[in-house]
Amino acid sequence: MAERDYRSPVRERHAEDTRRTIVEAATALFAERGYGRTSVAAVAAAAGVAVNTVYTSVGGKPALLIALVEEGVTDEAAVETDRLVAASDDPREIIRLVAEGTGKVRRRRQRALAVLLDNRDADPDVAAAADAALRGIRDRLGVVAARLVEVGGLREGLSRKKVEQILWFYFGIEAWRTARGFGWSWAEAGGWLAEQATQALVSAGVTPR
Amino acid sequence: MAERDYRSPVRERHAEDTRRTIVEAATALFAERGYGRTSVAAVAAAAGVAVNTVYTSVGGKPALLIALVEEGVTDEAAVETDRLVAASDDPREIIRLVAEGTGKVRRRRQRALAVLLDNRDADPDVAAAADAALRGIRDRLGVVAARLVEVGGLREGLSRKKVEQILWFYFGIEAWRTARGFGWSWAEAGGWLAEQATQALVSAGVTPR
Amino acid sequence: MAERDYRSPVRERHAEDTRRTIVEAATALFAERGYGRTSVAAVAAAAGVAVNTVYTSVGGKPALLIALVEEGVTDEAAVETDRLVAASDDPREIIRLVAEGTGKVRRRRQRALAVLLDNRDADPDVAAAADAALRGIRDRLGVVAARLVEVGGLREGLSRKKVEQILWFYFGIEAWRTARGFGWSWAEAGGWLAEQATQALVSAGVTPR
Amino acid sequence: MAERDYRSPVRERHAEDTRRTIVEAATALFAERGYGRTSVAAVAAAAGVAVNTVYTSVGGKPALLIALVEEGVTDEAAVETDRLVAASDDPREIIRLVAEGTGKVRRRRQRALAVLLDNRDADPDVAAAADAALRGIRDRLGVVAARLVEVGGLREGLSRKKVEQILWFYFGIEAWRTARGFGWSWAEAGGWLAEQATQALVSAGVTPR
DNA sequence: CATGAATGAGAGTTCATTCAT
DNA sequence: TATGAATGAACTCTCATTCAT
Repeated sequence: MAERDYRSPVRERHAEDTRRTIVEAATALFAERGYGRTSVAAVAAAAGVAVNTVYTSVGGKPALLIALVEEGVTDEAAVETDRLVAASDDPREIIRLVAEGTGKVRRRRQRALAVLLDNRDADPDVAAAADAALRGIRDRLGVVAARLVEVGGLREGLSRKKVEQILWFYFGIEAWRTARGFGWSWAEAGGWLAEQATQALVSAGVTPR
Repeated sequence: MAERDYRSPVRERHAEDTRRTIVEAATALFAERGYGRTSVAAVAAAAGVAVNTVYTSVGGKPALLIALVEEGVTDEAAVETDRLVAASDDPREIIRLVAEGTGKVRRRRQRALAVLLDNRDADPDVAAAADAALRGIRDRLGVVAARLVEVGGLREGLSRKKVEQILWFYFGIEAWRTARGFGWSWAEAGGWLAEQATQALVSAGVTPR
Repeated sequence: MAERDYRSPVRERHAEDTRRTIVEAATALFAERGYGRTSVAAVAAAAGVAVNTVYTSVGGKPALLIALVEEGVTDEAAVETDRLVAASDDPREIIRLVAEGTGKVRRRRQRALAVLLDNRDADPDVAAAADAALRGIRDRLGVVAARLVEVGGLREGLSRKKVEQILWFYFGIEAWRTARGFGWSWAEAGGWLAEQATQALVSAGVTPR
Repeated sequence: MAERDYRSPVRERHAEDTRRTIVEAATALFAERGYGRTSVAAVAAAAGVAVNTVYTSVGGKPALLIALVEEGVTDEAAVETDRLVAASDDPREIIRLVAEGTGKVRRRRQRALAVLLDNRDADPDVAAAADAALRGIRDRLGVVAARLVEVGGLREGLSRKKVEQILWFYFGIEAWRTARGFGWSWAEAGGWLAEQATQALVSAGVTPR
């Protein structure tokens, strides 16, 4: 498990490195065995540090889970997507951008997010962090939904709220997870999801291909 | 000591009640707090029995989780749906039947299934039970997929396997859970899912209503 | 729910023995090493039981400290003293009775009381128990003080409250502990304390010996 | 390496301040929460220094407790009292002087002493320090006792040792603590204690006021 | 069948303390 | 001198589980 050089790998590094190493080890173990069955001792061993270094440099067990989602909270891809969405007025294009953007983010953060969400009832603090993470994503999709309603060309009877729900259905955590679970590549999954979302949202006659 | 050959039906009935009470209490607690944070003592307390009665009448903690999904394994609604699907040769109709059938089953078993799946990495036995449950559902959808391919009228390039995946995407555990999470009624959710699945699977020109 | 009325007297007896053994072991260790430096493991070892039997049969560490003072809470000697005090109208006699009575009680409970008081700030629960124990003693002395004021013959200017304070000064926990600490026997200590208290409280001319 | 023979007075002054700040913080916390429940981290925080500064400038946890009683070991009031006692040959006067002298010392050191004594079994080093502190006081009272026997006028049958014990009973740590605990002022407490000690020690007929 | 008592294993966490700067 | 980082060692307590009744 702990791949250690015979030199103590950590002592020579900075505290920040230690912290990152620990959080990464925790992420891997949580994903592999689940939060409940991963002991702090196991995390420490995998990171090559003493058990209590986990406490001094990150915090308790819930802190590990929360730390793991807090890094990279400001995601460049997401910001870029927001910008492009705001600039476009073609619903199909917007949906494609969302597929691409959420895909990029998921590609890097899916594992951490999945771990966080799967263990939300392990601890109240974790639940709060998970809710915050979810709300962040939902809020972004809410903005996109508003934009879609604004640019028009949607099917009849779609309120902003329903548009947001449909976006969440196709580009939320579970949708990507399910699609990826089929063995589809990120590109395949993104393409298919965009196609489905387009059919669900966009009026048939508009901007035909 | 004389071995008594008859069984007391009263006692058995009582025992069966005890068992059911315990499993129900466990289901509720697992759903509420999660498997890991639910102690056997809590289950016993909620069921109003001694801790050990949980062991003698159901088994250990994994057994509780497994028991909770094993009751109602032969689901009449599912069997009925299978029969109707086999009898129909209209893809739209078949998809509608699937929506209806899976909806009925989920309506009664969603909570237990969710608990089982959400805690699959809490214990190897649980993982096995969860996989079995999932495979059961997937297999059923696989049969439907085969039937859909058989009756024809699908979009171009859809293999049996891909049809099965799409059915799973729209009628699997997560799809229903997400849709229901929006606050949609069972009927609303089923209707929307069927509509989306139809668009995803069925060739546009075929058997227009 | 199912409250069944059969109990196994044998088991209960055994359990009670276990509990008593544990509390006695705890008392000895707390007196010897102090509360903070006595681990639950040490108590269990001294009592010859598993560590967790301490938890199941008594409770946590604070519970040990509290249990140790709760047994023998109704003290026959104290009750008897109360009766005799109420029956006497000679202040010197009353003080002698108090010396005798508190001495008897201390003889049996001094160690437990000392442990409790010495560790009052180890835990809030302990503090509460200690306060309760102290208040019990103070209240008894308060009743005696009222009786003394009632029968008269005290020095000038002694309010009921001050009488109670003086009684506490001479017959409280610390007075006995200090006197015993000199190596005096219980009888010697009691005699001396009674003499001093008499001089402090009783008017010189009254009921000369 | 050259050993430098001079010391930087500025640095020393600063270091001494740091040390004093830490010891004062420790005294306050020990008095408030008790030794066992006060962590070195808490002391450091209260003193506004890093945890390790406690170690480098005072020492470990027991060292804190001992340091707290070592400052002010040579007490001017005590020395003065010793001088006056040696100069007087009236037992009543001597007792009054002792009351006054011990009162003065307690007024400044009661808290530190109480902390030390209350935590004597927290650590062997602490026990040693406490014993040393106690013995210092006892020894002083022993000298007074010898002087009282010397000047005469005591009750019959009082050995030097018993006189010392009685002085300790009335002017020891616990006596003052108990009296002060009644809410009495230092003057009230001292007056009452002196009166009691006089009655306990001095022959009735001698030097009537 | 159901139970109360007792247990073994292990978890998270805190603490006093040292190392290197 | 003062410090942040890191550690080893306990400790309390919870949990799932078995034994004897």
